Amino acid sequence: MRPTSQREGALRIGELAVRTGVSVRSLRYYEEQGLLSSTRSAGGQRHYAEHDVERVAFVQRLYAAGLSSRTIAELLPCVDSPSDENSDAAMARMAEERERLSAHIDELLRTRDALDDLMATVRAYRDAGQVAV
Amino acid sequence: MRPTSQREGALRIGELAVRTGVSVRSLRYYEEQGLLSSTRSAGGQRHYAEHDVERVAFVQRLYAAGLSSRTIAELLPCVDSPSDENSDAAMARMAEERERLSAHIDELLRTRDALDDLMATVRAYRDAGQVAV
DNA sequence: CTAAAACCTGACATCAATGTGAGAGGCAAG
DNA sequence: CTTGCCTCTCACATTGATGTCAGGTTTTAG
Repeated sequence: MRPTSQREGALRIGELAVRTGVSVRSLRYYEEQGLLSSTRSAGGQRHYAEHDVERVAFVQRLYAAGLSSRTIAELLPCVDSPSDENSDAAMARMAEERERLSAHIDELLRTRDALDDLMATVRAYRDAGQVAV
Repeated sequence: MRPTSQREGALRIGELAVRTGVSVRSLRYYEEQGLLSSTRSAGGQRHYAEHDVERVAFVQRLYAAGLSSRTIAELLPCVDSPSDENSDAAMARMAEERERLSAHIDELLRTRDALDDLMATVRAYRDAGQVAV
């Protein structure tokens, strides 16, 4: 079934939302933030291309990594045209974010270890019976 | 002897804030959320013990790992008294959060890889000269 | 004793992504 | 043309941790 009579591969916002698991509201927000672009129908409705599914997934990934819209917006031009002159600034930014991300990962690993220790302690108490302290 | 002064090792909220790098406002918030307790002076001012420095650090660590106040509040009793009967529920909660945390770490690792790929791509373009695509 | 510094409570502000709802218009099918 | 669904813009609400301010009290230093 092709619900569209549009050009090949053109997606309406609702379809893109379903395909990416991101709300329609958020897709519009991404556009407002310059993270996603669309063409418009004569009537003003947004049309997306197939590859935007991938782009939205990437944006979501960066969001999940704690990057802000602003930061993501700085990196994306680099994804679109890696040879662009903007890439110097974007590279610096990316290196910076990579560092931040690594540090965060390390912190999370330490936290997981702390949780493991805590769970081990609780298990030890429990398995030893509720006797002596 | 100063009969009216604080007990040995008692910290005022400002001191605890400095020692932990957490704002006074946040320390009060932690107390409101049941993550931190204090004794009060006759005049109503909060006093903390040395070990609260450690506790605040732990709470911060969990916050940084994305746990909510509510979740942290469920885990802490377990830290305080590991043999408590609450520990069954807390253990389940902890296991759950550990899983969530692991999944998140994996996601972040994949994101870091994606950033690395992106940076490599940009470098490749750059090092190859600005040849037309 | 006095004044400064720290603290108290309570309330409102902030940020960022997203939810939600109103009112209006686009678009395909019968 | 009409109907029903999808979409449009605008605008306000939400959440959670924290900032900030106001007006008053406590503690400490001099």
